[in-house]
Amino acid sequence: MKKMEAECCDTFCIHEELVHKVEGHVPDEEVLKDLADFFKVFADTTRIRILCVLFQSEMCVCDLAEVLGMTQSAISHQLRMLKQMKLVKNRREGKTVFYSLADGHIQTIMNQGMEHILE
Amino acid sequence: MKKMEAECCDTFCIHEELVHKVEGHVPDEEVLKDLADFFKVFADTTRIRILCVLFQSEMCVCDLAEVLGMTQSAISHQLRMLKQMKLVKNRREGKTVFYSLADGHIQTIMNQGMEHILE
DNA sequence: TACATACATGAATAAATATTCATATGAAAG
DNA sequence: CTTTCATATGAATATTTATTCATGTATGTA
Repeated sequence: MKKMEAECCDTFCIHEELVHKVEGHVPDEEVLKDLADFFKVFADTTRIRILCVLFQSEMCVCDLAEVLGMTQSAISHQLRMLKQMKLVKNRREGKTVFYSLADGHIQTIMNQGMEHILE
Repeated sequence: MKKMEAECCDTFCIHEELVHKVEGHVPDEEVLKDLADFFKVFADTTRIRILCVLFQSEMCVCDLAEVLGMTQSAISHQLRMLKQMKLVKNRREGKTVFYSLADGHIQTIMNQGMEHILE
């Protein structure tokens, strides 16, 4: 069932005991996908900027577009993704839709990213 | 100097006080780029798998290729990126190059991602 | 009801990224 | 010094993803 390709080193240089040691310690494909998708959210400056703004205040789509100097459509597409990933929620007030953060430890994760890039 | 496009809502729906409130709270472009690049590392299942393996043990390129069922080249390219981002380091032992984690709080960040995706 | 407004969305385009393939490098062995 | 092996890397290709453009939907208002 597992893909067994690795015909890279024909006369194997494999360190058996190391390889054995790590087997079963890699999460299964579905979890890996979910993890990667989660971190993808933070892998784009537009989404990071949206989150930074929402740290300060809830805000409607048009305000975000104004603040970030981007089109309403671009912002809306990204907000959809952020919502699917459960990082933001929204409430409607008449014609306006206000977005806000859905999860407390978003800021924690961003802060740790900050720590790392500042050595 | 700032891009001022946002002609999205012609008769502005802008909430002045909210927009004013968040101004100056978005990190500047360079920091945003670095942050996004940092999280990009975790945004790919191959790199996550490499990191998961290295949590368990240092390992050479060929071992990693074997364990993950991928070509040596693909692994090597990803290791280069991981090294550029200072997430792994390596040491040479004869013909073999062993890779290992370079930073303690990598696991912390991964764990928080895990927490999130498990609701 | 008809219209305007704020937002959402599908499809097309543009840009970024992962993997492959061919080849290069660097260390050890003969 | 030549060969072999483990790894590195440039360029091409394949795939993913962000933004734009055109249009659709929902809500409030004349």
